[in-house]
Amino acid sequence: MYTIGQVSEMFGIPISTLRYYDKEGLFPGMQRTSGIRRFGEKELEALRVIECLKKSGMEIKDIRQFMEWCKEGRSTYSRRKELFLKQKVQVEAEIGRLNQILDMIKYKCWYYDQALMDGNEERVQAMKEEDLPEEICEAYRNTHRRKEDVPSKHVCGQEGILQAKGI
Amino acid sequence: MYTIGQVSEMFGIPISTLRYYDKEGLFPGMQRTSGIRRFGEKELEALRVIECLKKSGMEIKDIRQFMEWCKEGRSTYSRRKELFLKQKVQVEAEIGRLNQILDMIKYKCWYYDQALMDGNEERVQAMKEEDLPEEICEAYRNTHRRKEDVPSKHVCGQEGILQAKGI
DNA sequence: TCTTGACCTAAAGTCAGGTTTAGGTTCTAT
DNA sequence: ATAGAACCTAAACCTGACTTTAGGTCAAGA
Repeated sequence: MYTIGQVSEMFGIPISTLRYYDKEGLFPGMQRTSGIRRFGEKELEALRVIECLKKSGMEIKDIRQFMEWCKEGRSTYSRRKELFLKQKVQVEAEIGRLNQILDMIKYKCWYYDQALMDGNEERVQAMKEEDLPEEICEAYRNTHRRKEDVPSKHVCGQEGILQAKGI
Repeated sequence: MYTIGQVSEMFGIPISTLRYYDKEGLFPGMQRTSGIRRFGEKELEALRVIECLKKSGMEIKDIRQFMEWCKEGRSTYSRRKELFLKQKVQVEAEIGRLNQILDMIKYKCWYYDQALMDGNEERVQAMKEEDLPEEICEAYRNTHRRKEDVPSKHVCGQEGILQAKGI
């Protein structure tokens, strides 16, 4: 059994946050001795799960729901599993989005490399999409096409598609 | 040139948010005709960058700084590139963290699969770390070890390391 | 001309997720 | 037994990122 201060140390979470979680019902049934919270293995695992679900994008009130299911016992196993499956999809989608973000960042890094080499943005701005290096072109396409756009027609005949000056 | 309503449609961003971004200085030098905002290619690209930097974890005030650098011209190319390089590191780290989250989720899915099969958590709770299936064991280790823990000693002699009941 | 829809501003409101404050209690070592 | 560290609560406060509200302007079609 640990005190709130020990748990705060172990997890690197402020004491105030642990008390806040408790107040929000994230440790249902936590024991106390003369008013002082006692964190056992159950609460430590709950905390790991809280951190996991929080980072997976879940809100506190939904985490509380989960903790309540845990208290209810066997009858909620499948609901709990469904919840984790749902979060799995969410996190995988988020990773996908972050990889797109990475594409934009790679394009921008390349863009400023070019601008630094040239001393200005003129050449790189005037480049057509098909003249971009393979990898950069792919990253560019991934981040500069609206959903409704058709693969190439819309940009084909243009003189320079990187028209936005100075960004 | 587009109106705020058209841009809102194109990007799926509420009008109020676009006005808020403008008020926060995220479109420095945007044109207006008799008070009405005119979004050009520059602003559209700015908006793509805003979405990118926001999702990469950057705050509005830092995005404004970037936009100001853009206005300053050539002298800030290297600062702008450094910024994207920094965000690249951040996003890669975030993807790493999400993959750990995914490990925890995989472990929990497996855990509830077992509980559902057995009708209770007893067997799965009593399992030692080394008895977990390869893949699950790896996921478990990734999410249940504090930084200061030594690889195995601390858990070796224990009777059941999955002691937390009902989570 | 008049109405209607799309635009404008400033200021207040909202929300999640904490953090801080003020005042009090409990544990531990001397 | 007493000081100081670590704990407790309730309630107010904070932050970032919007959103809503209230009141007004502008442009195009009937």
